[in-house]
Amino acid sequence: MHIEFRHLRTIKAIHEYGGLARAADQLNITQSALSHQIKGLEDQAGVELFVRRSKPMRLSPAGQRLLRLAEQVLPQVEATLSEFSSLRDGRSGRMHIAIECHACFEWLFPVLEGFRKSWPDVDVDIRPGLAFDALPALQKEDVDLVVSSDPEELPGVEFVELFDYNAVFVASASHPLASKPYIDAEDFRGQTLITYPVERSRLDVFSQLLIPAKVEPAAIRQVELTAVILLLVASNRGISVLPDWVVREVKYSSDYVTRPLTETGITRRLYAAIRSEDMEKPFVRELVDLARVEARKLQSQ
Amino acid sequence: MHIEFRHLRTIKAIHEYGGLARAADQLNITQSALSHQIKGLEDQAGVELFVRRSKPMRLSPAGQRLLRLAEQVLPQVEATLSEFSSLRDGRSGRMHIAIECHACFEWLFPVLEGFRKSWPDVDVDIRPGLAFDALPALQKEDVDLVVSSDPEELPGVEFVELFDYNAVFVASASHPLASKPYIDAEDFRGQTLITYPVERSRLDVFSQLLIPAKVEPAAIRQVELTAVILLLVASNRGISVLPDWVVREVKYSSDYVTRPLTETGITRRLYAAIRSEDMEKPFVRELVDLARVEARKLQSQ
DNA sequence: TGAGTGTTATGAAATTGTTTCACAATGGCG
DNA sequence: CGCCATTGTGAAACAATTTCATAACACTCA
Repeated sequence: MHIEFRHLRTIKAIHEYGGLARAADQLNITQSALSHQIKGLEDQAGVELFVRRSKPMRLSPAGQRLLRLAEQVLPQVEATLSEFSSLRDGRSGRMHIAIECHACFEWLFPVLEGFRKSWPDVDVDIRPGLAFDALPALQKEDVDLVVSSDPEELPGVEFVELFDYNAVFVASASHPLASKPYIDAEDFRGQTLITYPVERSRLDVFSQLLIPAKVEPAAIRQVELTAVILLLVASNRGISVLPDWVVREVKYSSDYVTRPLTETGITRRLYAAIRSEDMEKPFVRELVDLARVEARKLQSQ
Repeated sequence: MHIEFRHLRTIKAIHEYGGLARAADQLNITQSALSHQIKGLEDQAGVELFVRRSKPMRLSPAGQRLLRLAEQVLPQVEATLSEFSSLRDGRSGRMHIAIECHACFEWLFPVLEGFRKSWPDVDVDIRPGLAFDALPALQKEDVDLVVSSDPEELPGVEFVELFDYNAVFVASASHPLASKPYIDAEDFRGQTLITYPVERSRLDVFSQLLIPAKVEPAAIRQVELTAVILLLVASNRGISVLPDWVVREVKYSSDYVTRPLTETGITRRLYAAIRSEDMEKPFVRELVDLARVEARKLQSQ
């Protein structure tokens, strides 16, 4: 036999209610059961837990030590169990997010700030570095939400529409292309294109414009941070294509020009990929709602 | 079913050894048993503890919470168990001491100081206030040792001889009785006697001298602290009778005189009353030995 | 894609552990 | 001493855990 929580509860009750008989009542068990239980425990621990010289039996020093253990440990168990119950009823949970699109930090951060206020018990995190294998990670429950603009048919995964955005051309105000009303694929020839450091197929400029038109820019420079991209563009070290919610920030600055790509513009749609089972969780729905609101805010600035 | 330590050990092993099968080996149990165990636990907790999408199954968020509990709680249990084993093999234990004789603090404190060094895991305490019912308290295991000078025949209790001492008369050097070579009962007539605040039968002066001689002092003043008794005696507010180990301290001071009681002196013996079952415990024997050594030291000063 | 391997799940039977029942033993108290 | 309240004990009943045998599943590699 091993020491078990049952024993701790018993010790505690015997101490609390002063005696086996009363403790037995409290625990909805017979006095005999407790007697056997304690005997077993004393055999296994090899120490006397109770002083039996006096009649309502009392804790021995060893018994008091065990009581101390009980009083340390039982509340910890209670705490865990109550976290489970808040997990069950959807008040707490995990919301680890993978973002495929590099610029999504811009709107995601404010969304998460708001989210944390409404759902303080949900463990929120952004997991960068998963950009590549995000959807498998979603299926394996390594993450709980993937922000993506390429929906796929996957079993157990649903793509919820978040919002539409435009891929927008950005250049320095003094750039030759600044005079054109809109930008075509051919305009990229001979230019230095600044992009996020991800593979071409994940970049809107390439997948939507340059690859179909078979145009190759003169050079590509990969930069991690949006702010740095804009800096380089302003100082005429290259041109770039960014989502409109990023571009709004610089639209009214006289340093930059922004132009639509092609005469009609290139519009894309962003999705939240979520495991079907998570779809009904209230905090998941709220995160999606918050994202939409935030996007609208950014785009109407 | 309830959550039990077994489950915590299981969770921990599965996490540690990466998978049910390996954990089962470690715990000397079949993989099937663990599978059943976890199922039961998940049913009862109402949450999924593991992610089964991938093959060696991994902890879900709830499972990680449970693992955290396991890692908090299991070491606490270990600690308790190891205290039990040191209790079993006699390295630790409890040594709560009741002293009937009020002046015994004087030699007991240094004894306990030494004792703590040799037996750091023994819980030592002096319980004053039990002076009256000390022996019943010993039988009920409320205390573990009683210092007493009145041995009785009690079942399960043994009286171990500690050392002999003399009850010694103390007065101010300027006191009229200071001129006598020894003090008799009759000398107390008309005097103010300063004693500890306990009943007469527990005071050597009364039980050994004044009661048999049917002598009543003019007044009795009860004082708690030995140092205060000596102070009062020095300033001629009364006379007192104290054990020799206390008196040695003032013997060579010109403020006091000390004299034997009666021509032959009154010698008494101090005992340690101990429950028979505790007699063989090594730290009990050592405490008795230390007490004897300390007494010898005090008396040969 | 399918065979092979390693892993987890499941149901029934066996085993082990716990509780109950009935009553014995013991201590406390008048 | 005798009564009442309390704890202890052994056998039987009951409940749980574990095992066994085998199915189902997921990953790997050809």
